[in-house]
Amino acid sequence: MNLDEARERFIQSWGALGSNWGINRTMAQIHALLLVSPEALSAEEVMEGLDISRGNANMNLRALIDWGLARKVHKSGERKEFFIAEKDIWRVAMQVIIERRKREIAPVLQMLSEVKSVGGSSDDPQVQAFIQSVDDLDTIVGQADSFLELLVKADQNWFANTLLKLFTKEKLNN
Amino acid sequence: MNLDEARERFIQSWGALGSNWGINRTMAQIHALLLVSPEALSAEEVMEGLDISRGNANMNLRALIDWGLARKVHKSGERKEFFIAEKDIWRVAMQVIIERRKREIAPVLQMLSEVKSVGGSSDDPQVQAFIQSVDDLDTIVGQADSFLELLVKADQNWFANTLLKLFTKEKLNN
DNA sequence: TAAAACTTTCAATTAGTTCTGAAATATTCA
DNA sequence: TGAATATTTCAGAACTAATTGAAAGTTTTA
Repeated sequence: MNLDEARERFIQSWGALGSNWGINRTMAQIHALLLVSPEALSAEEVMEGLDISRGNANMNLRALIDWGLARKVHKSGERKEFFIAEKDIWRVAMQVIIERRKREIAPVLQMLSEVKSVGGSSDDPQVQAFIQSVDDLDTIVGQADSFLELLVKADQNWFANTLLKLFTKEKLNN
Repeated sequence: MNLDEARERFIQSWGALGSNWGINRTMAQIHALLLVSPEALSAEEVMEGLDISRGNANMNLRALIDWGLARKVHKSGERKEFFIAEKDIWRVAMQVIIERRKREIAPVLQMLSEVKSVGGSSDDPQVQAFIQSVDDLDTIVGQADSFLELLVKADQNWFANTLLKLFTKEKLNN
Protein backbone atom coordinates (compact mmCIF):
# COMPACT_ATOMS: atom_id res chain seq x y z
CA MET A 1 0.00 0.00 0.00
CA ASN A 2 1.43 3.41 -0.89
CA LEU A 3 0.96 6.64 0.99
CA ASP A 4 -1.93 7.92 -1.08
CA GLU A 5 -3.83 4.67 -0.86
CA ALA A 6 -3.23 4.51 2.87
CA ARG A 7 -4.47 8.07 3.31
CA GLU A 8 -7.53 7.37 1.24
CA ARG A 9 -8.37 4.24 3.19
CA PHE A 10 -7.83 6.05 6.45
CA ILE A 11 -10.06 8.95 5.46
CA GLN A 12 -12.86 6.68 4.31
CA SER A 13 -12.80 4.60 7.47
CA TRP A 14 -12.59 7.52 9.79
CA GLY A 15 -15.57 9.05 8.03
CA ALA A 16 -17.57 5.88 8.51
CA LEU A 17 -16.66 5.74 12.19
CA GLY A 18 -17.65 9.33 12.74
CA SER A 19 -21.05 8.83 11.21
CA ASN A 20 -21.74 6.15 13.80
CA TRP A 21 -20.86 8.51 16.59
CA GLY A 22 -22.96 11.48 15.68
CA ILE A 23 -20.34 13.29 13.64
CA ASN A 24 -21.27 13.62 10.03
CA ARG A 25 -19.27 11.71 7.50
CA THR A 26 -17.76 14.67 5.70
CA MET A 27 -16.84 16.37 8.92
CA ALA A 28 -14.99 13.27 10.06
CA GLN A 29 -13.33 12.94 6.66
CA ILE A 30 -12.11 16.50 6.72
CA HIS A 31 -10.80 15.88 10.18
CA ALA A 32 -8.99 12.77 8.95
CA LEU A 33 -7.56 14.61 5.96
CA LEU A 34 -6.22 17.35 8.19
CA LEU A 35 -4.86 14.80 10.64
CA VAL A 36 -2.73 13.09 8.04
CA SER A 37 -1.63 16.26 6.28
CA PRO A 38 1.73 17.49 7.50
CA GLU A 39 0.91 21.01 6.34
CA ALA A 40 -2.15 23.10 7.07
CA LEU A 41 -4.62 22.98 4.18
CA SER A 42 -6.69 25.71 2.58
CA ALA A 43 -10.42 25.36 2.03
CA GLU A 44 -9.57 24.92 -1.65
CA GLU A 45 -7.30 21.98 -0.91
CA VAL A 46 -9.89 20.34 1.30
CA MET A 47 -12.45 20.69 -1.49
CA GLU A 48 -10.10 19.05 -3.96
CA GLY A 49 -8.84 16.42 -1.58
CA LEU A 50 -12.30 15.13 -0.79
CA ASP A 51 -14.04 16.24 -3.94
CA ILE A 52 -16.70 18.24 -2.16
CA SER A 53 -18.26 21.61 -2.80
CA ARG A 54 -17.10 24.91 -1.44
CA GLY A 55 -20.19 25.25 0.73
CA ASN A 56 -19.85 21.82 2.19
CA ALA A 57 -16.17 22.34 2.97
CA ASN A 58 -16.87 25.66 4.57
CA MET A 59 -19.74 24.40 6.71
CA ASN A 60 -17.91 21.40 7.99
CA LEU A 61 -14.67 23.23 8.63
CA ARG A 62 -16.61 25.66 10.70
CA ALA A 63 -18.28 22.81 12.55
CA LEU A 64 -14.90 21.23 13.27
CA ILE A 65 -13.65 24.51 14.69
CA ASP A 66 -16.81 24.80 16.75
CA TRP A 67 -16.14 21.41 18.22
CA GLY A 68 -12.53 22.26 18.91
CA LEU A 69 -11.26 19.59 16.54
CA ALA A 70 -9.56 21.97 14.12
CA ARG A 71 -8.37 25.52 13.97
CA LYS A 72 -7.48 28.22 11.51
CA VAL A 73 -3.87 29.13 11.02
CA HIS A 74 -2.37 32.02 9.19
CA LYS A 75 0.47 31.58 6.74
CA SER A 76 2.48 34.73 6.27
CA GLY A 77 2.40 36.05 2.78
CA GLU A 78 -0.82 34.12 2.12
CA ARG A 79 -4.19 35.67 1.88
CA LYS A 80 -6.21 32.48 2.38
CA GLU A 81 -6.88 30.88 5.69
CA PHE A 82 -5.45 27.45 6.39
CA PHE A 83 -6.73 24.71 8.65
CA ILE A 84 -5.07 22.14 10.84
CA ALA A 85 -6.48 19.39 13.00
CA GLU A 86 -5.96 19.47 16.68
CA LYS A 87 -3.49 16.63 17.15
CA ASP A 88 -4.37 15.79 20.70
CA ILE A 89 -7.53 14.15 19.60
CA TRP A 90 -8.15 12.29 22.82
CA ARG A 91 -8.74 15.45 24.72
CA VAL A 92 -10.91 17.03 22.11
CA ALA A 93 -12.80 14.26 20.40
CA MET A 94 -13.57 12.32 23.53
CA GLN A 95 -14.58 15.46 25.29
CA VAL A 96 -16.99 16.32 22.56
CA ILE A 97 -18.47 12.87 22.30
CA ILE A 98 -18.78 12.41 26.03
CA GLU A 99 -20.41 15.76 26.54
CA ARG A 100 -22.86 15.02 23.79
CA ARG A 101 -23.75 11.72 25.37
CA LYS A 102 -24.28 13.43 28.68
CA ARG A 103 -26.64 15.89 27.12
CA GLU A 104 -28.61 13.03 25.64
CA ILE A 105 -28.87 11.26 28.96
CA ALA A 106 -30.09 14.28 30.91
CA PRO A 107 -33.64 14.28 29.50
CA VAL A 108 -33.89 10.55 30.07
CA LEU A 109 -33.07 10.96 33.76
CA GLN A 110 -35.69 13.68 33.92
CA MET A 111 -38.25 11.44 32.23
CA LEU A 112 -37.46 8.55 34.55
CA SER A 113 -38.00 10.62 37.65
CA GLU A 114 -41.27 11.89 36.23
CA VAL A 115 -42.73 8.55 35.31
CA LYS A 116 -41.83 7.11 38.71
CA SER A 117 -44.62 9.21 40.15
CA VAL A 118 -47.14 7.02 38.34
CA GLY A 119 -50.08 5.90 40.47
CA GLY A 120 -48.55 7.02 43.74
CA SER A 121 -48.68 4.18 46.26
CA SER A 122 -50.82 1.93 44.11
CA ASP A 123 -50.51 -1.77 44.78
CA ASP A 124 -51.59 -2.70 41.28
CA PRO A 125 -48.99 -5.29 40.24
CA GLN A 126 -48.78 -3.69 36.79
CA VAL A 127 -47.80 -0.40 38.36
CA GLN A 128 -45.39 -2.17 40.73
CA ALA A 129 -43.68 -3.91 37.83
CA PHE A 130 -43.46 -0.70 35.85
CA ILE A 131 -41.93 1.18 38.76
CA GLN A 132 -39.45 -1.63 39.28
CA SER A 133 -38.30 -1.44 35.65
CA VAL A 134 -38.02 2.31 35.80
CA ASP A 135 -36.03 2.16 39.04
CA ASP A 136 -33.55 -0.25 37.51
CA LEU A 137 -33.12 1.98 34.51
CA ASP A 138 -32.73 4.99 36.70
CA THR A 139 -29.90 3.31 38.58
CA ILE A 140 -27.93 2.32 35.54
CA VAL A 141 -28.54 5.45 33.54
CA GLY A 142 -27.51 7.39 36.61
CA GLN A 143 -24.31 5.36 36.85
CA ALA A 144 -23.58 5.92 33.20
CA ASP A 145 -24.11 9.61 33.72
CA SER A 146 -21.70 9.75 36.67
CA PHE A 147 -19.18 7.76 34.76
CA LEU A 148 -19.34 10.07 31.76
CA GLU A 149 -19.07 13.03 34.08
CA LEU A 150 -15.83 11.66 35.45
CA LEU A 151 -14.50 10.91 32.01
CA VAL A 152 -15.15 14.48 30.98
CA LYS A 153 -12.87 15.57 33.77
CA ALA A 154 -10.21 12.97 33.14
CA ASP A 155 -7.32 13.78 30.88
CA GLN A 156 -5.44 11.51 28.60
CA ASN A 157 -2.60 10.65 30.93
CA TRP A 158 -4.84 10.01 33.82
CA PHE A 159 -6.85 7.67 31.69
CA ALA A 160 -3.88 5.89 30.22
CA ASN A 161 -2.02 5.47 33.47
CA THR A 162 -4.36 5.19 36.39
CA LEU A 163 -7.34 3.66 34.77
CA LEU A 164 -5.72 1.10 32.56
CA LYS A 165 -3.28 0.01 35.25
CA LEU A 166 -6.09 -0.33 37.68
CA PHE A 167 -8.02 -2.52 35.34
CA THR A 168 -5.09 -4.74 34.74
CA LYS A 169 -4.55 -5.19 38.46
CA GLU A 170 -8.21 -5.78 39.15
CA LYS A 171 -8.43 -8.34 36.45
CA LEU A 172 -5.41 -10.25 37.72
CA ASN A 173 -6.74 -10.27 41.27
CA ASN A 174 -10.04 -11.81 40.28
CA MET B 1 -49.72 10.57 35.53
CA ASN B 2 -51.44 7.26 34.95
CA LEU B 3 -49.81 4.04 33.86
CA ASP B 4 -50.57 4.40 30.17
CA GLU B 5 -49.29 7.95 30.02
CA ALA B 6 -46.16 6.94 31.89
CA ARG B 7 -45.57 4.05 29.49
CA GLU B 8 -46.07 6.27 26.49
CA ARG B 9 -43.67 8.87 27.82
CA PHE B 10 -41.14 6.19 28.62
CA ILE B 11 -41.35 4.63 25.16
CA GLN B 12 -40.90 7.96 23.41
CA SER B 13 -37.92 8.94 25.50
CA TRP B 14 -36.22 5.59 25.23
CA GLY B 15 -36.68 5.70 21.48
CA ALA B 16 -35.03 9.09 21.28
CA LEU B 17 -32.12 7.92 23.41
CA GLY B 18 -31.63 4.80 21.34
CA SER B 19 -31.39 6.75 18.12
CA ASN B 20 -28.39 8.57 19.57
CA TRP B 21 -26.71 5.34 20.58
CA GLY B 22 -26.71 3.41 17.34
CA ILE B 23 -30.07 1.76 17.77
CA ASN B 24 -32.77 3.04 15.53
CA ARG B 25 -35.73 4.79 17.03
CA THR B 26 -38.31 2.14 16.29
CA MET B 27 -36.04 -0.61 17.49
CA ALA B 28 -35.53 1.20 20.78
CA GLN B 29 -39.26 1.89 21.08
CA ILE B 30 -40.10 -1.76 20.59
CA HIS B 31 -37.53 -2.59 23.22
CA ALA B 32 -39.11 -0.08 25.59
CA LEU B 33 -42.57 -1.43 24.92
CA LEU B 34 -41.43 -4.97 25.66
CA LEU B 35 -39.61 -3.78 28.76
CA VAL B 36 -42.70 -2.31 30.36
CA SER B 37 -45.00 -5.13 29.31
CA PRO B 38 -45.35 -7.74 32.01
CA GLU B 39 -46.35 -10.30 29.39
CA ALA B 40 -44.59 -11.26 26.20
CA LEU B 41 -46.16 -9.52 23.19
CA SER B 42 -47.01 -10.80 19.74
CA ALA B 43 -45.90 -9.02 16.58
CA GLU B 44 -49.52 -7.94 16.21
CA GLU B 45 -49.53 -6.31 19.63
CA VAL B 46 -46.28 -4.51 18.92
CA MET B 47 -47.74 -3.17 15.68
CA GLU B 48 -50.78 -1.87 17.46
CA GLY B 49 -48.91 -0.61 20.48
CA LEU B 50 -46.59 1.56 18.41
CA ASP B 51 -48.78 2.03 15.37
CA ILE B 52 -46.26 0.68 12.90
CA SER B 53 -46.52 -1.65 9.94
CA ARG B 54 -46.13 -5.38 9.98
CA GLY B 55 -42.89 -5.24 8.01
CA ASN B 56 -41.39 -2.64 10.25
CA ALA B 57 -42.30 -4.57 13.38
CA ASN B 58 -40.88 -7.74 11.97
CA MET B 59 -37.61 -6.21 10.84
CA ASN B 60 -36.95 -4.42 14.09
CA LEU B 61 -37.93 -7.36 16.23
CA ARG B 62 -35.43 -9.40 14.30
CA ALA B 63 -32.81 -6.69 14.75
CA LEU B 64 -33.44 -6.69 18.50
CA ILE B 65 -32.94 -10.42 18.60
CA ASP B 66 -29.80 -10.00 16.54
CA TRP B 67 -28.44 -7.54 19.07
CA GLY B 68 -29.34 -9.92 21.89
CA LEU B 69 -31.83 -7.46 23.37
CA ALA B 70 -34.96 -9.53 22.91
CA ARG B 71 -35.98 -13.09 22.31
CA LYS B 72 -38.86 -15.14 21.06
CA VAL B 73 -40.89 -17.10 23.53
CA HIS B 74 -43.48 -19.75 22.94
CA LYS B 75 -46.78 -19.72 24.72
CA SER B 76 -48.36 -23.12 24.95
CA GLY B 77 -51.66 -23.37 23.17
CA GLU B 78 -50.70 -20.35 21.03
CA ARG B 79 -49.66 -20.51 17.46
CA LYS B 80 -48.06 -17.06 17.29
CA GLU B 81 -44.61 -16.24 18.46
CA PHE B 82 -44.26 -13.83 21.35
CA PHE B 83 -41.42 -11.50 22.19
CA ILE B 84 -39.86 -10.52 25.44
CA ALA B 85 -37.11 -7.98 26.15
CA GLU B 86 -33.95 -8.61 28.08
CA LYS B 87 -35.00 -6.97 31.34
CA ASP B 88 -31.66 -6.83 33.07
CA ILE B 89 -30.70 -3.38 32.01
CA TRP B 90 -27.02 -3.84 32.80
CA ARG B 91 -26.96 -6.74 30.38
CA VAL B 92 -28.73 -4.57 27.82
CA ALA B 93 -26.03 -1.93 28.13
CA MET B 94 -23.24 -4.51 27.90
CA GLN B 95 -24.88 -6.14 24.92
CA VAL B 96 -25.01 -2.82 23.11
CA ILE B 97 -21.34 -2.23 23.87
CA ILE B 98 -20.45 -5.72 22.64
CA GLU B 99 -22.28 -5.23 19.36
CA ARG B 100 -20.91 -1.81 18.66
CA ARG B 101 -17.39 -2.91 19.44
CA LYS B 102 -17.79 -5.72 17.01
CA ARG B 103 -19.39 -3.64 14.30
CA GLU B 104 -17.46 -0.39 14.58
CA ILE B 105 -14.31 -0.49 16.63
CA ALA B 106 -12.99 -3.78 15.32
CA PRO B 107 -12.96 -2.66 11.66
CA VAL B 108 -11.25 0.61 12.60
CA LEU B 109 -8.46 -1.20 14.44
CA GLN B 110 -8.12 -3.50 11.45
CA MET B 111 -7.87 -0.53 9.11
CA LEU B 112 -5.31 1.21 11.31
CA SER B 113 -3.07 -1.83 11.38
CA GLU B 114 -3.34 -2.13 7.61
CA VAL B 115 -2.49 1.44 6.81
CA LYS B 116 0.48 1.32 9.17
CA SER B 117 2.16 -1.01 6.71
CA VAL B 118 2.48 1.88 4.26
CA GLY B 119 5.87 2.19 2.65
CA GLY B 120 7.56 -0.33 4.94
CA SER B 121 10.70 1.20 6.37
CA SER B 122 10.61 4.31 4.23
CA ASP B 123 12.35 7.36 5.64
CA ASP B 124 10.24 9.75 3.63
CA PRO B 125 9.18 12.35 6.20
CA GLN B 126 5.68 12.35 4.78
CA VAL B 127 5.39 8.64 5.43
CA GLN B 128 6.94 9.05 8.88
CA ALA B 129 4.43 11.71 9.80
CA PHE B 130 1.54 9.64 8.53
CA ILE B 131 2.65 6.61 10.50
CA GLN B 132 3.04 8.75 13.58
CA SER B 133 -0.53 10.03 13.32
CA VAL B 134 -1.88 6.58 12.71
CA ASP B 135 0.08 5.19 15.66
CA ASP B 136 -1.34 7.81 17.96
CA LEU B 137 -4.85 6.96 16.90
CA ASP B 138 -4.17 3.28 17.17
CA THR B 139 -3.08 3.76 20.76
CA ILE B 140 -6.15 5.74 21.66
CA VAL B 141 -8.66 3.55 19.88
CA GLY B 142 -6.90 0.48 21.25
CA GLN B 143 -7.12 1.81 24.80
CA ALA B 144 -10.77 2.61 24.42
CA ASP B 145 -11.36 -0.85 23.03
CA SER B 146 -9.53 -2.56 25.91
CA PHE B 147 -11.45 -0.49 28.35
CA LEU B 148 -14.75 -1.53 26.85
CA GLU B 149 -13.65 -5.13 26.81
CA LEU B 150 -12.89 -5.04 30.52
CA LEU B 151 -16.13 -3.27 31.24
CA VAL B 152 -18.02 -5.98 29.44
CA LYS B 153 -16.30 -8.60 31.57
CA ALA B 154 -16.97 -6.73 34.78
CA ASP B 155 -20.23 -7.17 36.60
CA GLN B 156 -22.51 -4.42 37.68
CA ASN B 157 -21.58 -4.52 41.34
CA TRP B 158 -17.93 -4.32 40.58
CA PHE B 159 -18.62 -1.34 38.40
CA ALA B 160 -20.84 0.39 40.90
CA ASN B 161 -18.62 -0.22 43.89
CA THR B 162 -15.02 -0.37 42.89
CA LEU B 163 -14.90 1.72 39.78
CA LEU B 164 -17.20 4.54 40.63
CA LYS B 165 -15.82 4.86 44.15
CA LEU B 166 -12.31 4.82 42.86
CA PHE B 167 -13.07 7.55 40.40
CA THR B 168 -14.55 9.67 43.06
CA LYS B 169 -11.48 9.27 45.25
CA GLU B 170 -9.10 9.95 42.36
CA LYS B 171 -10.93 13.09 41.53
CA LEU B 172 -10.75 14.37 45.07
CA ASN B 173 -7.05 13.65 45.32
CA ASN B 174 -6.18 15.66 42.25
C1' DT C 1 -53.59 -32.08 1.23
C1' DA C 2 -55.66 -27.65 1.43
C1' DA C 3 -56.89 -23.76 3.70
C1' DA C 4 -55.96 -20.90 7.55
C1' DA C 5 -52.68 -18.62 10.51
C1' DC C 6 -48.67 -16.61 10.85
C1' DT C 7 -43.96 -14.73 9.31
C1' DT C 8 -40.77 -12.85 6.10
C1' DT C 9 -39.35 -10.31 2.15
C1' DC C 10 -38.81 -6.48 -0.78
C1' DA C 11 -40.01 -2.81 -4.26
C1' DA C 12 -41.91 1.49 -3.80
C1' DT C 13 -42.75 5.44 -0.97
C1' DT C 14 -41.81 8.75 2.58
C1' DA C 15 -38.96 11.17 5.77
C1' DG C 16 -34.69 12.91 7.16
C1' DT C 17 -30.04 14.44 6.25
C1' DT C 18 -26.32 16.22 3.68
C1' DC C 19 -24.42 18.58 -0.27
C1' DT C 20 -24.20 21.71 -4.11
C1' DG C 21 -23.48 25.91 -6.42
C1' DA C 22 -24.48 30.35 -7.29
C1' DA C 23 -25.26 34.65 -5.09
C1' DA C 24 -24.31 37.68 -1.25
C1' DT C 25 -21.04 39.36 1.89
C1' DA C 26 -16.56 40.38 3.62
C1' DT C 27 -11.70 41.22 3.24
C1' DT C 28 -7.37 42.55 1.08
C1' DC C 29 -4.48 44.82 -2.12
C1' DA C 30 -2.82 48.49 -5.08
C1' DT D 1 -11.99 53.49 -3.78
C1' DG D 2 -12.75 49.52 -6.64
C1' DA D 3 -11.13 45.33 -8.47
C1' DA D 4 -9.60 40.95 -7.02
C1' DT D 5 -9.75 37.39 -3.82
C1' DA D 6 -11.71 34.82 -0.13
C1' DT D 7 -15.63 33.33 2.83
C1' DT D 8 -20.37 32.52 4.08
C1' DT D 9 -25.10 31.55 3.29
C1' DC D 10 -29.05 28.99 1.89
C1' DA D 11 -32.78 27.17 -1.27
C1' DG D 12 -33.20 23.39 -3.84
C1' DA D 13 -31.12 18.90 -5.42
C1' DA D 14 -29.17 14.59 -4.30
C1' DC D 15 -28.59 11.09 -1.29
C1' DT D 16 -29.54 7.85 2.67
C1' DA D 17 -32.29 5.60 5.96
C1' DA D 18 -36.68 4.14 7.60
C1' DT D 19 -41.25 2.55 6.65
C1' DT D 20 -45.14 0.66 4.31
C1' DG D 21 -48.02 -2.86 2.45
C1' DA D 22 -48.89 -6.33 -0.49
C1' DA D 23 -47.17 -10.63 -2.13
C1' DA D 24 -44.50 -14.75 -1.31
C1' DG D 25 -43.15 -18.13 1.88
C1' DT D 26 -43.75 -21.12 5.89
C1' DT D 27 -45.97 -23.72 9.43
C1' DT D 28 -49.96 -25.59 11.55
C1' DT D 29 -54.34 -27.71 11.84
C1' DA D 30 -58.15 -30.47 10.49
